[in-house]
Amino acid sequence: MARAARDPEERIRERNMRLIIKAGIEIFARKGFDGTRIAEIAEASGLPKANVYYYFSSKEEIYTAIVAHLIASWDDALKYISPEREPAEALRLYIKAKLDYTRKNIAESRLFASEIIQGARFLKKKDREHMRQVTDAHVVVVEGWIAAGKMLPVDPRHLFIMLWASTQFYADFEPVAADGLRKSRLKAEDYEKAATTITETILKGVLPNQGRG
Amino acid sequence: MARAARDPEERIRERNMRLIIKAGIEIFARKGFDGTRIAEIAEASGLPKANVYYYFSSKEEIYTAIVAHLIASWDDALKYISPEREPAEALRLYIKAKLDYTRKNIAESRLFASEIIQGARFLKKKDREHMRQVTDAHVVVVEGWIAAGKMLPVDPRHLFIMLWASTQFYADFEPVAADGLRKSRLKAEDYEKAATTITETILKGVLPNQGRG
DNA sequence: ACAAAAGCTGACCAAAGTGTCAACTTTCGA
DNA sequence: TCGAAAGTTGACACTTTGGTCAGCTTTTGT
Repeated sequence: MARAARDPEERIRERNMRLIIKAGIEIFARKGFDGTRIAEIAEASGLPKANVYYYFSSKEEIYTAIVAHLIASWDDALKYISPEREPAEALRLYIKAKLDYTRKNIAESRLFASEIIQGARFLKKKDREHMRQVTDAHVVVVEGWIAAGKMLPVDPRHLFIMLWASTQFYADFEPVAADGLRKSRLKAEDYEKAATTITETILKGVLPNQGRG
Repeated sequence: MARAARDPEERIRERNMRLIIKAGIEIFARKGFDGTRIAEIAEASGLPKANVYYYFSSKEEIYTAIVAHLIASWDDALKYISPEREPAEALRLYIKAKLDYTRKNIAESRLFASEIIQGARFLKKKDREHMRQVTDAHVVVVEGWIAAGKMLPVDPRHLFIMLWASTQFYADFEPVAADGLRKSRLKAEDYEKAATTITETILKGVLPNQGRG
């Protein structure tokens, strides 16, 4: 029984690979590369183990596919640091976007964190260079703002680390963040309060005219 | 040949347990609980595997011993937030102490990060409650400063998350931090520059009279 | 000096892990 | 409709892993 099947998203291959990747993200995020067993991914994706091996020839292949896909998906979220904008606006949007992305992609965030903590063994040179270049571009913009007197002379690279670290923390270390906020779990409102606290503190910290309270 | 052996630090048991713990910290930090193999710990500590089992009856026992020891070792490093101090001084010292501790105990930091990302499965209720109480005490101090007009009305809990996240990042995610700073590895001077950037930015962000540049 | 306590370890096991394969079923283009 | 291509899978082979154990050596108190 031939069926309509030209939409690439619904071809069997696409669907199953998506199932495997999705399950893989969750489990790699929690267990790390070495701690993850293929049988667990198979179970979580509802496929027999041998079927997983039909699509991916090894554990490493699943993992690197996920990591590569992850890096690519970040560029969208983080294009708010551009010279045309005013620093206040740009930073506000950046922090908001980063926290939003992080909250909606917790497993991906943790998988990346896990990969880094484990020594970035599978993060390809290409990916690292890409990340470095994106950072460099942002640094140039901030340096421009500083030269134009729109920002205090803060080290842009350390500033970006502060932003990255502060936003990432809520997802990667949720149990600690929740304990610190005396909540059992973090909700959207906690992320919003985080956004305003980070934004206000950083803006007062880097803008020449420290604004309202 | 009986030998003098009353110094507890040098009894065989103490020495070997220390070797095992030390090796365990490094390897658990890199591989996580599930990813770590006892044989690897044995090799790294220079002991046969069976000898490791002579001192610890299971992998979990090694791991929980390390985690518990870790939590305890933090209290020293972080006692700078006290009401007698001025906020500027207290925060400056806190950031410095945290970065120092983190730099000198990278593996421990990563082990803790790894444990949290993996769901805090072995972090005992007691330990979490202890951490919460330390945070609460700090929060009270900050609230006091705010009430006294010595600090702007910032949410203390989110502020502490910013501080914790920013300082922790340099050790836990060193490869990313180094890439961001365009260094191949982080050195003491990078940690110092981090301390000044974080301190200056945060202080301008939370003090009523924003001080010098 | 000597026996008891402490420490040591090669060899071993059962369970769990990764990856393979041959035979089967389903899908699909013409 | 039908043969080739794609997809499926139970069973299997091989390796690694956590953990045990019996018998050995070293340390230690007296």
